[in-house]
Amino acid sequence: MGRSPCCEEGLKKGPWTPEEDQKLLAYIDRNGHGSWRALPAKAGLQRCGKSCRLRWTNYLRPDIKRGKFSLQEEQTIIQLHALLGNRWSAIASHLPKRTDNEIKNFWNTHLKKRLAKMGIDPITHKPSSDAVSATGGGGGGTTAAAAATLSHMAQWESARLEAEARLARESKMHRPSAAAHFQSPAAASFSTSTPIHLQGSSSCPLPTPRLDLESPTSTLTFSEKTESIVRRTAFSDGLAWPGEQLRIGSFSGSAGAAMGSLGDGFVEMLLGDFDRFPPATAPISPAMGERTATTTKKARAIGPAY
DNA sequence: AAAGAGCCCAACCGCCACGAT
DNA sequence: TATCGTGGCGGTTGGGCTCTT
Repeated sequence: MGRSPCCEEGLKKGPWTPEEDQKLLAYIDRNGHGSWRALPAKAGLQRCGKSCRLRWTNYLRPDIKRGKFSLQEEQTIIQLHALLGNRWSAIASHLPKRTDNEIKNFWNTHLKKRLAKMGIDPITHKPSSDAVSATGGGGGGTTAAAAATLSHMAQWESARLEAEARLARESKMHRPSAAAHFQSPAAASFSTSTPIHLQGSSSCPLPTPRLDLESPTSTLTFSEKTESIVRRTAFSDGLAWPGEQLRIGSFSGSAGAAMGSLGDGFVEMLLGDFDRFPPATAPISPAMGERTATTTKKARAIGPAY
């Protein structure tokens, strides 16, 4: 019943030699990587395909930035970890040129310890001593509010990832590149301090999101009618919570407004017209453009992180 | 200088999702 | 519908390096 081993017996394991790296690089440079399973033999490597893929994605790929993480990167990782938990690939998709493995290592060896030292639980991102004192006096209220905000953001982000996956699926039928444009303004807010203003079109495709609309890049704000439709759709689709204030319009890129931006951005995405996020009106970090459909694959399977 | 402890990170492992058949 | 092959993900390991005693 057991699984067949992914690698044949007798294949080399352990650290890669410069010669092996060279072979792999040269092969991919010439032929690209079609089937990883078949690649080792063609490239003349005594490795399994999985090992080759790992070596390429985590080390040899030309678009990898190595070296120390910047302060901004550190902050981004912490913020995204608070949102997403240990979803390293999702976190990596927001950090240009960093691999999930690198981020995971950095978190485990540096950030986790640093947060713990600061008295912050690296799992919940709440102060360790504040676990049961949310209603206590002093600064407890502020902390509890921050924790609630974080939890709320996590729910939004999880829902967003789910919708992203769904839309990515649909986009395959209509416009294959659409998923690449599907970006969260909230996530963008982590990497930019520029205010972001969403703009809506009055010709919203409802109730089902459609990706094949050729609507003009309108600068109209949401009309009341549009807003009511959006609210209805969001709630009926289970993507907003009963009683939740659903703000529609604009938001700033500050961290404090991130929750609102998630809501706004998400609802905007429900409408499914990605072309209404031109760079000029919704600045998006370079990393955001690198989100892949596969990133969303796992996200769909994972429920809310909190 | 030597030994042990701790740290770092590349690589491995097992599982899962998805597409093809 | 079931099965298989493949790629991707997160958790974990272990060898080498650095620091401390």
